[in-house]
This record gives sequence, structure tokens and C-alpha cells, in this order.
Amino acid sequence: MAKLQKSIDKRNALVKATIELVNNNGFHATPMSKIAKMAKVSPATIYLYFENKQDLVNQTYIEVKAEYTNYAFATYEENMSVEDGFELIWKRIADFKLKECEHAMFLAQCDNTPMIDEPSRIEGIKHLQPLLDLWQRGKKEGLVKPLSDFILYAYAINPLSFLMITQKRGAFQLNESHIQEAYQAAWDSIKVNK
Amino acid sequence: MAKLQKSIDKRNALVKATIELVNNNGFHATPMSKIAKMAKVSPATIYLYFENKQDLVNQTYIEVKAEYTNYAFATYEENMSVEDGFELIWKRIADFKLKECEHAMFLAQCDNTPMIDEPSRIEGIKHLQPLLDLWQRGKKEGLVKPLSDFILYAYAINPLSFLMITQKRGAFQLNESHIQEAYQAAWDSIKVNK
DNA sequence: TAACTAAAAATGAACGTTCATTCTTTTTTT
DNA sequence: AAAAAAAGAATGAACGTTCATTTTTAGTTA
Repeated sequence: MAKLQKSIDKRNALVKATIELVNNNGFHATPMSKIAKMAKVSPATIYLYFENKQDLVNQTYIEVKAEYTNYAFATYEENMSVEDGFELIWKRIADFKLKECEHAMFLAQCDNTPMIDEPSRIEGIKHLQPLLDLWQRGKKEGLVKPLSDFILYAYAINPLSFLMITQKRGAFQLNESHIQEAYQAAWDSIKVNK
Repeated sequence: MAKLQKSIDKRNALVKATIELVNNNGFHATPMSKIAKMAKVSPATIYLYFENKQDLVNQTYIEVKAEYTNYAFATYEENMSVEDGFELIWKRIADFKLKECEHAMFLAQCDNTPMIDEPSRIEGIKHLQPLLDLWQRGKKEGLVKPLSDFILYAYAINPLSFLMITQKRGAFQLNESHIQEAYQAAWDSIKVNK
């Protein structure tokens, strides 16, 4: 195993603990001491890896966001048809939100509170470009409604966050056929009606 | 002006200050002392109206949620057609989220964090029944897809929260034609394709 | 109406706790 | 043996909450 100056394992453990504790207790009830304890590290050690608590949360956000978009676009290729490309990306995102539920929950919490500072938020948005390009192509081909990317995202992608959260809270159980139904609803909402 | 034992004005000022401060700074950066200051009240006075900070936030959540659903259904009548009823409710909700943006933002934050305890969350859901009944009717009439209420809500209603938040963050400007487009996307996502 | 009074409401200051962060020392690495 | 990394204990500030006191209210008496 390669050795960096500071242990990457320790950093990862800190990020992991942050996600878990913030998910379960919220930012306001997640003291540095608990993060340190869960990561099996002294509180002082956190400050070797991160400037302060805000920096720890910002960096965690950016990393999880990057992981999310990497997963979403991992198997996508630009020469796919708009419909195939969208279905592929959509299902990868659904997959991520269900399998990496903890990480997706963390993102949802960050995206809906003033927990993250503005620069980190902007940094996190950048990585969605392939999806926006795909929609651009879809609009040109007359397959996708000529709407702003925000509206397309709101209807095609964001509903998955709501479903993930209600599922996590135990309100109902998502299964494979729900995923297919949700995909159909997503596509119906943004596709041009012939 | 009628006089209650304890001043209802003071209570309202506290609730209002809570919404404003939690919206701008998050729960974790909203100390009771600031809430008291903004409401022009002593910190000790808060505890005459609320048990503690958690109780203050819970009660605020329930009140805002009730205000939201009251507004949503205020002009709805059960003898309306499914399509008309849905459009009416949808547009009332859109209206609320844009006009009472602060209140809607507060709800979004509560709904996406562990800020609120479970009983208050359940209390908040109750009031949506008229919409669920409408969908039930729509399914019977073959107008609305036979999907779970959670999925219908995720696609028909929840996207408005995303749009509201991005608009509030200044990412883009929502206008009347966006609202119409969004309504169409909402209906397209849940209506049965003939 | 005016004075009085007991209870309720409101307050500013204080309390004990917890927090993020730093300091000093020890351990590990090279 | 020097430098880097990690640790536990310490620190000062900030927090939620309570305490002791003052102010306001509402009812009663004159």
C-alpha cells in the first residue's frame, strides 16, 4: 500500500464520519469531537487535514458531488442517441441514489440548507455539463422541450431526491418497477409530445 | 384589538424571526439569543412560549406547513374536474412558493434535514389529503397514471421546490411563462398518454 | 375614577455545559 | 536524530436554559 505524507485513510475516515453524522443528526448536532471519535482520531488531528469545520464540510460536499457525477456519466458516450443517452444517465443517477443512499442524502441536505458556502456550491454544479449538452442536442433534434436547464433538471432528475428521502424515512419502499415508472414520468415531462 | 393572556404578537414575532434566521444561516447558526433579538424580546421570554429550541422549530414547521396547505386548497372544490382541480391546486402551490418564498424555503430546509423530529413531520403530511383524493379520482377515471402518491408528488409537486430554491439563489429568474411550462411538465409527467 | 394588590408576563444577568480550536507533549517516520 | 504526524488536555467563546427581579395586567375596593 502506497504511503502518502499524511494518511489518506485518516482523511477518508474523517469524510466518511462527517457524512454519517451529518445525515443522522444534522450539521447543528455534529460536533468535531464526535467526528473525531467516529474516525478514531484525535480532534486535533482533524486540523491537520482541514482548516476548520466549514472547510471539512465543504470538501466533503465537493468530493461526494464529484463521486455522484462521475458515477452518473461513467458509461455514457457522446455518440449515443438522445433517448438512449438520457435513459442511461437517468438510470445511473437512480442507481447511485439508491445504492449510495447515504451519500445522496448528504448532498440533498447540503443543497437545501445554507450549510455549504457559495463557492463550493458553484464548484459542485460544474460537473453536470454532459447532461446539459445532451439536452441541448435533444432540443435541436426536436425531441426535448425547449425549456431552461433548470426546469428540465427540476422535472427529469430532482424528483429522484424526493423519492430517495421518503424511501430512506421508511415512508414507502422503492422497487425496480417504481424505478421504471419514475423514469417514464421523467421522460414524459421533458419529451416533446408528438 | 383582542388581548390574549400572552401576547400572540410576541409569539408570531418569534416564529417569524425563526424562519428568517434559519433560512439565512441554517439551524446550526441560529442561536436563541439572535432569535430573541430579532423578535425584540428577552431570551428568557422565548421559554414562556416554547419548551425549548427544538419545540420552537417544530411548532414553526407545523404552522408554516398548515399555512401552505391551507393556501393550496383554499379555492379548490371537490366537484371540479380532475384536470381543472389539479391545475388549480398546482398553480396555488406555485403561487405560494413564489410569493411566500421565505416560508416555502423554510419548509424545504426542514423536509431535507433531521432538523424536525418525526412526530412533527408526520403531523405536517396529514393536510395533503385533498390532493391525494383528487389523484385517486384521476386514476379511477383513467386520466392519471396508476402510480403511488409518492411518485406522483415527486413529479407533479416537488419540482417546484427545486425551482424556488434555484430562483432564490439567483441562479435564474422564474417568470409567468416558466410557470406555465412547469405546469405542463408536471401534468405531462402524471397524465395518462392517450 | 383612583388606589391597591396579587398574579402573570417579561426581563437582563448568570449558570453550567458544550463547542471549535489550539497548545504542549509524545509517538512515528525517515 | 531530526522532522512530521498525532495525541490528549486545555482554552476561551458561545450556547441553551434558568434564576432572581422588575414590570405589566386585570380585578377589587373605595
